[in-house]
Amino acid sequence: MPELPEVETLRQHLDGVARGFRVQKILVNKPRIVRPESVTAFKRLLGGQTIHHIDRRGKFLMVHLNGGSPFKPLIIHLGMSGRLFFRDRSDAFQDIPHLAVALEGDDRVLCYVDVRGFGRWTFDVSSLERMGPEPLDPDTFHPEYLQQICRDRSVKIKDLLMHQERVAGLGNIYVNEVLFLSRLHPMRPAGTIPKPGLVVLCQAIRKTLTEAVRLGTSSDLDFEGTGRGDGFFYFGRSGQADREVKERFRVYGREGQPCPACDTPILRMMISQRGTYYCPTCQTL
DNA sequence: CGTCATGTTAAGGA
DNA sequence: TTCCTTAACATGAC
Repeated sequence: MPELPEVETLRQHLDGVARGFRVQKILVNKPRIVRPESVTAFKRLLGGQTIHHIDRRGKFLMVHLNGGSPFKPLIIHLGMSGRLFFRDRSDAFQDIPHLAVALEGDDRVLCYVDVRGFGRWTFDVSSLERMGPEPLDPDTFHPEYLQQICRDRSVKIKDLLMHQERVAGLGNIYVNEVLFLSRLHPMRPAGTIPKPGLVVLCQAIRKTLTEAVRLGTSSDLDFEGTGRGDGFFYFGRSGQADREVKERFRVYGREGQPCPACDTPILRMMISQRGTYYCPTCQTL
């Protein structure tokens, strides 16, 4: 589910309902999620703490705590399939399929469901420390920064933009959208893009992410992935909700459909084992 | 049976 | 050392 817009939408939602939530009891059904910490060590760090507020960095949620021994925030990454939502404590939350972690409070339970188990709950900040700038922060993310990270690099521009140490928060869906708006071929070596192209790229990144956050925060969302909401958090392959979501994308998931700009059929190729969608007329090498 | 899926990262080569 | 590429992780849908 999660690229920067989805995580930011979830953050805004959770921040409004999670403040003051005190962790009374912790259930860890999938120990892999709290790696490399042991389950007992993880519980010792989190037990009894109260959620103060929730921040975001790239695709990571940072759950700031107080009242406990470590003042380090709990860092949550949703991986490919993580979902986070509250349930009433009287509900049978323990029967939820693929429930990986549950934090029981006084009357609510914060449930973390993760089918594939790529997500992570940790107090280790090492992956945050190397993270690139926030693309929506104009002070640190601007055409000159893009110029700096692209210079002398032969890596494909798509791979560079998805690398979290270069830009925080872009993933495989929005990077396709960004490159389409920028008229850049996904395989274009980063170092061959002239300055005007990087100015356009910077604008495209800001526009794509800002638009997606605005859509997310103004919609009735399905945080649990039950299909009852408008499906913004539920990118499956079929179903009404998924089609509604995919209609918002200009090229992602649109192989064979006409380019919104020139009607040429959208192509799909694999780059670094990820599906890549582009218009061969608008995005040339 | 095979392919694909919103992500990260360890390992290896140049 | 830096840069770049690839495979692996785990589960479900089609």
